[in-house]
Amino acid sequence: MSGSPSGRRHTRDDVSEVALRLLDEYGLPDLTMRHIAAALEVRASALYWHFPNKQALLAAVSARILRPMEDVRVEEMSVSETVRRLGARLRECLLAYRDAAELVSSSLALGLVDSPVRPQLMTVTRRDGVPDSLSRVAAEAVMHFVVGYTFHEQQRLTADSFGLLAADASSLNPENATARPSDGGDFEEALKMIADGLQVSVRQHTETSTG
Amino acid sequence: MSGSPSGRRHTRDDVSEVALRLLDEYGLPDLTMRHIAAALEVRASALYWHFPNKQALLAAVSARILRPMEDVRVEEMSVSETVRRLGARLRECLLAYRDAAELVSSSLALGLVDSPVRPQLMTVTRRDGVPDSLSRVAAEAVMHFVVGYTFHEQQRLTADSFGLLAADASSLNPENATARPSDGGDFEEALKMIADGLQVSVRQHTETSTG
DNA sequence: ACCTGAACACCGTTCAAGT
DNA sequence: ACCTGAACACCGTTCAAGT
Repeated sequence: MSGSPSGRRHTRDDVSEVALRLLDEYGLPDLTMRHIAAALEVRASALYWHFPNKQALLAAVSARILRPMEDVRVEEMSVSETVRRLGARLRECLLAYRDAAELVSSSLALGLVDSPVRPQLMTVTRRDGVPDSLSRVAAEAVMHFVVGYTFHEQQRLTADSFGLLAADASSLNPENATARPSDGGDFEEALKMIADGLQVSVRQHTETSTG
Repeated sequence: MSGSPSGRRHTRDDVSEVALRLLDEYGLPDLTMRHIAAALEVRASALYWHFPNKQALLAAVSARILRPMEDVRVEEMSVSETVRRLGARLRECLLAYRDAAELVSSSLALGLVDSPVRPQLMTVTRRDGVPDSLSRVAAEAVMHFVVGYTFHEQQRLTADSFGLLAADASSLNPENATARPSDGGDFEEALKMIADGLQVSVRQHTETSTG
């Protein structure tokens, strides 16, 4: 089936690409070194030539998931719009692959991947004269909120797909139909709150420096 | 040493209490069913009489970690103060035990523990006539930000305690001393942003309803 | 009601040795 | 440079059986 004879060698990029495919297909609990190796037609121990340990491999997968963040063109945006667009794009990146939010959450916490929000937000805030300290804080708030929110959301999605609450939850309490739309409206409302909060901080900062 | 003869039986509460002690002492990776059982002088299989699986046991430990949230008395606070106090208290709860933020993060995402922010925030927002939809969104923003931020923070703390970057990081780049104070000032600034954002949303809401 | 014993089907990681 | 083979020291979970 595959184009190359069985004796092929692999690169770090091959490994993380195949790992991402497996993540999406079988989920994080089944993303084991042995399974990744098997998909590459190799033994698990071979992976340790490319990566020092599993966490490093998973960090490479996380970086792959976050790659589309770089395509967001923020040059013409206001600060508030940038916050909302980067947050929305981050959520899209995480929803694009099964269990991606959980994986990225841990890579970020371990400090093995860079902030997917900070650099682009900073170009805009610097352009507008917003102090770096404020934009760094806002970038953290956006990142942690989006990753946590989407982690929870993604968990509910796969729980629903296993039919774990389809029947009784909606019959016992009809409110649930409206109580858990989770169509992204709440998400965008929260992003707007953080963006508005940043604006307030900026105003307060310029007031104290001027007056 | 212990007061009772060796034939003692256990309850769910005993189990989660001992598990929390082990978490704090040895960390999440070593919090295995076998280690918990050993600390209770019992076999791992015995734990499955008390809990259906490990995630359920960990959820009980998470609930224990979050218990001090109930002691926050919000009755006399403004909405903004409530957001900041609940956020700060949540961070304290998570920093009180090793790896607690990581553990609680996953229990929350799996939906196995209730929001540690929502109920108390809602009593205050309802008192002030803030619509439930806004306060629910704010509660989510606060919760996800605090858990994510503290997860990252706690990971750095234990990394530092293992001396993983003490030497070269500060010598190569002296800015790092100021770049990572992480003394909580950034944290409180971010909480204030979310609180301010909520205030803005409330004002916008009442304007549209009135005018 | 609460636990043991033993097994099942796995893990991540190391390392000498191969090509 | 890249991988195999084999081992080490573990996992979570199930279930018949004990008391």
